[in-house]
Amino acid sequence: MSLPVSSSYSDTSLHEMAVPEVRTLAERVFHQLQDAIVRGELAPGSKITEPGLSKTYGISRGPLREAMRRLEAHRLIERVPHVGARVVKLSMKELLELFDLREALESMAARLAAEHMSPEEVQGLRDVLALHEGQADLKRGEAYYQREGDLDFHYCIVQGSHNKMLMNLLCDDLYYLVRLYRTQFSASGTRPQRAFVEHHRIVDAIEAGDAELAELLMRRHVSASRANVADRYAATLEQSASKS
Amino acid sequence: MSLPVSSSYSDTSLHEMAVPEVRTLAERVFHQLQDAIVRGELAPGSKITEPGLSKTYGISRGPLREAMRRLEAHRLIERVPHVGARVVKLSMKELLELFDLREALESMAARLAAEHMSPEEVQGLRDVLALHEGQADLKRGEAYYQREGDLDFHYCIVQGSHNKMLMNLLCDDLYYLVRLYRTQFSASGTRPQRAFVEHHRIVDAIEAGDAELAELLMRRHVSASRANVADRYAATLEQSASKS
DNA sequence: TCATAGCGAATTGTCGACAATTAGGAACAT
DNA sequence: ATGTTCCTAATTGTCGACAATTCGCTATGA
Repeated sequence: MSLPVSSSYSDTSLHEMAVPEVRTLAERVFHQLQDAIVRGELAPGSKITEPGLSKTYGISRGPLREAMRRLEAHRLIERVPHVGARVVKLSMKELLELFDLREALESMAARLAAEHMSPEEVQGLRDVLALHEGQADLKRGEAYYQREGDLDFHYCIVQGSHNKMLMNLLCDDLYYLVRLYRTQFSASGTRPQRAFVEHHRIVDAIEAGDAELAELLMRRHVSASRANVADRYAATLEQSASKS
Repeated sequence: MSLPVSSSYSDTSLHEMAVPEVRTLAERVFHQLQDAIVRGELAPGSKITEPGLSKTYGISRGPLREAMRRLEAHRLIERVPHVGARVVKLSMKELLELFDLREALESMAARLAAEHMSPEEVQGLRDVLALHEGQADLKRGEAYYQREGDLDFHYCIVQGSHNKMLMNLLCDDLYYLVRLYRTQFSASGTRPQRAFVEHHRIVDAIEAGDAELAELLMRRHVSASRANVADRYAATLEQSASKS
């Protein structure tokens, strides 16, 4: 049962923007594996072997190992010398730590965005917001789209910070980890609606060039998102406890 | 002229703590290259070729390429497919961006450290401070040691945050980049003395469990360090301008 | 029955060789 | 003299084979 080797980059979301031109096998497999992990096709914690992947992707182990090294550096897989590799599996503690990082970095991004974004970029941001609200109206309750849309929004703001280092850190490293767990503990209840409101407030602050306010609102926004995840996790624990 | 292959990890600073057990060639070469780059033996911007390194380190290109992939992921080298790799060379803009990242992340680390550090850890922090003050007394003016000591201090605080994600980010990724440029624009004038005072104030806040103050002081501390670098750079520009 | 030692299959680590691509220079035409 | 084209050498990308290590199973013994 070999996975299709042909490039299948037709993600349902639009934030697979500018698929980096893939000029080498190792690079292509890297992106394929990254996608497979983020989509959950390779379950967190599952072991992956080199001969196995080598066969499924139809390449030799050389480029594959390089792709895996890159995945390891991006913390999507974990390796133990002479033993093997498995897809990373974040504990709830680590997932919440990840949100803390986002809070620090994205609030900074919002501040910088308020200082540096051009009117055209702000307009683009509003377009993204409108687009995802439309989607949310159509598919109310489908948290999946909401989360992808949420990430699109955050993605745009980070880009708007015009800080290359920050963009690398958040977009290339952390966001893939976030996407890994977006389905498991995604927003629910009244959270999506609130998130939309918060998004608009943030854009307002950015458009007004109010860096301090943008920073504060983004910090709250991420913090609230974190709290939502924590709550849902606590609810899960409670449920499993009452069952036993 | 081949570099010594035997493990030469006798850094003058003590923050090469717990040299990770190297069980594979690729891993060893990765650390060797990382050290060579950070120490400046491989100059920023210089091109590095696979056959060249393969010869100097006495290994085949397989493990070498994996080591280079890891260096690329850690942003210590930059690669262009089918062309080659060169040691990263940060522009001043990027270096200042790096300081902005540190400001956001390390102020967060200080806050968490104030909340989570044990009395023993705080004592260890004070020991590090005392040690480097003694060194600074002996070698007054030698900014090199001061900077390494400064990083030791920051390293300890990040560890004290007990946030694994944050530790990975700062210690495994960003600090190597910081060390790359520690000599070029290191602190000077009255800055080292001020830095010492700031360090003590930060530890005081951490010991008192005053998270808010620790965060604020660390933010100022990194910000002042950034300003110092910017000033020195501006001075450099001015000097070269007056010459011509 | 349980613990242990050892064996074997599978996986990872390393290597050298070959193919593909690029950079630079030489030759030629204008 | 200048620009273009082609060719060669060097470097990077890929592959298959071999060596080293690990893990699970089996047989043996108490």
